[in-house]
Amino acid sequence: MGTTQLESVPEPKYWHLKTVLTEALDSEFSVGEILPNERDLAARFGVARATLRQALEQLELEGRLQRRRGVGTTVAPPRVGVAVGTDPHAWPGAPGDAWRPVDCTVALPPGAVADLLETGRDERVHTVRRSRVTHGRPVAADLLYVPDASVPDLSAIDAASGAARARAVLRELQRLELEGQDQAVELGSASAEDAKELDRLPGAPVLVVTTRYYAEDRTAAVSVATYRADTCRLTFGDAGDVEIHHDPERRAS
Amino acid sequence: MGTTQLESVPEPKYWHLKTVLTEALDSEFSVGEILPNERDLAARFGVARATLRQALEQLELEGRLQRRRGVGTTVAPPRVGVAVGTDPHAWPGAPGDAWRPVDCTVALPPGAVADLLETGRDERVHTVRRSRVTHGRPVAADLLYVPDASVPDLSAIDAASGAARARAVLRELQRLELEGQDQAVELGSASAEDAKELDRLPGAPVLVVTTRYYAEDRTAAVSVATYRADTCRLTFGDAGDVEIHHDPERRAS
DNA sequence: AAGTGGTCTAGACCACATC
DNA sequence: ATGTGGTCTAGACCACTTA
Repeated sequence: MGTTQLESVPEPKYWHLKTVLTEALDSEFSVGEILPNERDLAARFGVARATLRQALEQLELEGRLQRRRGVGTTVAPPRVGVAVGTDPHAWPGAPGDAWRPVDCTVALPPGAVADLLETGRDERVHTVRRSRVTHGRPVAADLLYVPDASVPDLSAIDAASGAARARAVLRELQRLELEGQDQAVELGSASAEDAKELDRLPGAPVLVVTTRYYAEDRTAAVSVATYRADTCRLTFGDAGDVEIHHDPERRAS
Repeated sequence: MGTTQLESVPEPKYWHLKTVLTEALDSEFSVGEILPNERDLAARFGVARATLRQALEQLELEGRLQRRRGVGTTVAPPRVGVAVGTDPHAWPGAPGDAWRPVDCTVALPPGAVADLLETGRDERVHTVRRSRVTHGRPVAADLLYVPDASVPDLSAIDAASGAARARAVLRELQRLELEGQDQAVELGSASAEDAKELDRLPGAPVLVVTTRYYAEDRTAAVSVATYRADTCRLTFGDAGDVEIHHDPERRAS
């Protein structure tokens, strides 16, 4: 027979498709270039559109593609390095931090946050919404939870509203002496609210960074920041802006 | 008319399904319990199986469910906190680290790694495979890339093979004075090789932690560790084992 | 209005684990 | 042999952007 190799472990079509597309992206496309639409691509590869989409979804997850409804699929730029754990001795809102306060409300935090703060599950806390922009693009949305016990002077806060109120909470928080912080990173999916802020669809993959701020021997504040997983590489330490390239010239010897 | 509210922004079915299932998981199911199979669930909710699966996929991504082919879908335990950035002054393989050396080969590293090491793209390096296990479950697979320039005594390495050779490379590496390290976290998908190690299917979402080790004023080694994104919460700082709970008792007042 | 990606359906078959 | 989740198909319609 003419078959040279029996496919003992048949690779799924979408997996093979992904490999082929990855190689094509490395060699034949440049950043920002638009791909043919899904129907054409599927036809070209001789697969159903759903199968093609399975491959595209993975490539988008890996940050190689960007898809926008009504527009098309483009080759994504390399992920941007976003510094996350730079200074363990600075409060949020300290001079030079990357966040822009948006507004502030008093609301019931998620149960998991209430547990970290050791407030009761029915205790409302100051909730500061912040937004982070890099290279002109929104990369993260953040909610900072601050219990009453962590803001010495309430009157300065209640006098303001909107972004001014958010800044007031941060200012009051900075009066405490920060004793330390720790962080955790996990995978999540964007809530409808975060999605809007990040210019993505709800459910889009995000990296959730939870930071606990310690002061006065307790957890004085908790921040939950959601970063776009498709476009961000979170950096810890001092290598913030090192670029990681996809092999533009893979020529194995 | 009897309609109380015009659905001005019709929520996708799978999104609503996910919400319903999340609430059910919080209130009616306990960890390890098996759900009805996908065909039954789809019928019960009156949707196509593909739509039901879209909801299940998201819940698995969020670490709420675990699905195994041939077995079924079970309620996942809370993610385990895995310490990642504990000691910035310790080499890999130092006493007490969480990794088990598996084997070691000499191979051409990925182009991105070669760039970090500042070796040529056609230069082969020692490649140590390691594996990390927590609570009896594999949580991460790792490749440590070490150029010849970072191992003073090659003869001690070439004499061994397998895990012994891996340990020899780590031992030689520890003779250098570590000047610092930095890390980056990003989302990826498991290669076929990693998938096997992690007991997942290829393409499964993983958190990729890239660590650069500095010594002698250069990058002396690079580690690329892939953690199961569904089961792991990466912790930085000293809050390793704090548990995060899903609200088991959400009773809003 | 036309073209894009996003959602959804109702099937089919396959790979795998278990009995 | 049976039952599970994983892959795949060939359609349909919807939401959104752009012209």
